[in-house]
Amino acid sequence: MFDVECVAKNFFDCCNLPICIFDYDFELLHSYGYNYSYEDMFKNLNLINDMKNNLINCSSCILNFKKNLNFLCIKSSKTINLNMSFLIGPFKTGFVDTSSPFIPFKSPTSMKYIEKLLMFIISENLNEKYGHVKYSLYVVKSLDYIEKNYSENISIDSLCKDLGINKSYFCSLFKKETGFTFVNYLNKYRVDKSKQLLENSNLSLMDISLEVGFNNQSYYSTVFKKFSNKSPLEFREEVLTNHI
DNA sequence: AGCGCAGACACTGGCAAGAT
DNA sequence: ATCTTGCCAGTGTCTGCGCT
Repeated sequence: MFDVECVAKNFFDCCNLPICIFDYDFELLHSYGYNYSYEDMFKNLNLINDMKNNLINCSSCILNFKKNLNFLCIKSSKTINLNMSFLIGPFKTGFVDTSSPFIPFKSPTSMKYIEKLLMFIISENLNEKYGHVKYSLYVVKSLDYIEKNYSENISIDSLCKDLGINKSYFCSLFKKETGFTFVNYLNKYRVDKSKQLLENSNLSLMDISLEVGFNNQSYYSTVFKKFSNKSPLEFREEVLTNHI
């Protein structure tokens, strides 16, 4: 067991915001900086709507407490007209990523509340980032995943595992909403990134292809030509010519 | 309507060889 | 040394159906 009050005080000292810690059954374990309980308030769905209306002031992150023992931290400066943050946990997580926390809660009810809250925050934040088009949560999360990991090996299998949905369903959903297949979108993203490197660096095509996530330069050239109607080298030469 | 699954097939991506 | 092209095994996508 660990000292909940000690955790609350440490976080309070760090961010100077009042803190509520809830357990996995959504019971208030401790409040620091408050004189009364937020237990009932947090269970009220209106809180989600409050967060929705003040989303721009809301952020979330995973705070590591001990090895594999984490809290979900939701900070807001306007929610219910107070500066405050929530700590929900503890829970175990395999990797530090707010978009895919693995939360082995015992209570299905608390699980749903947290998922709903998390999904809403992530979805709304990312939809804002990707324009006014309203993509589904899965597509939004995959777009964010591409943006963060385009330079790494990305497989649909592992992405779908993280998202918790069927691979076939994800592919059709992605195509329906974006007009691109997942791999096409990813490749186009990588090609666009590589154009910046072709323009602004002297890196070889091999280095650039590895830099943007292609595993080999030959396939990079093929994909580049598909989207640009010219080889990477032709693109670079054209840019250099235009700059003279 | 939203989601999951199986199977067919189109496409990707690694590799090797050739071209510059 | 660097880049392009062709081949083909493995992977991704699509379709159709069923379940909730």
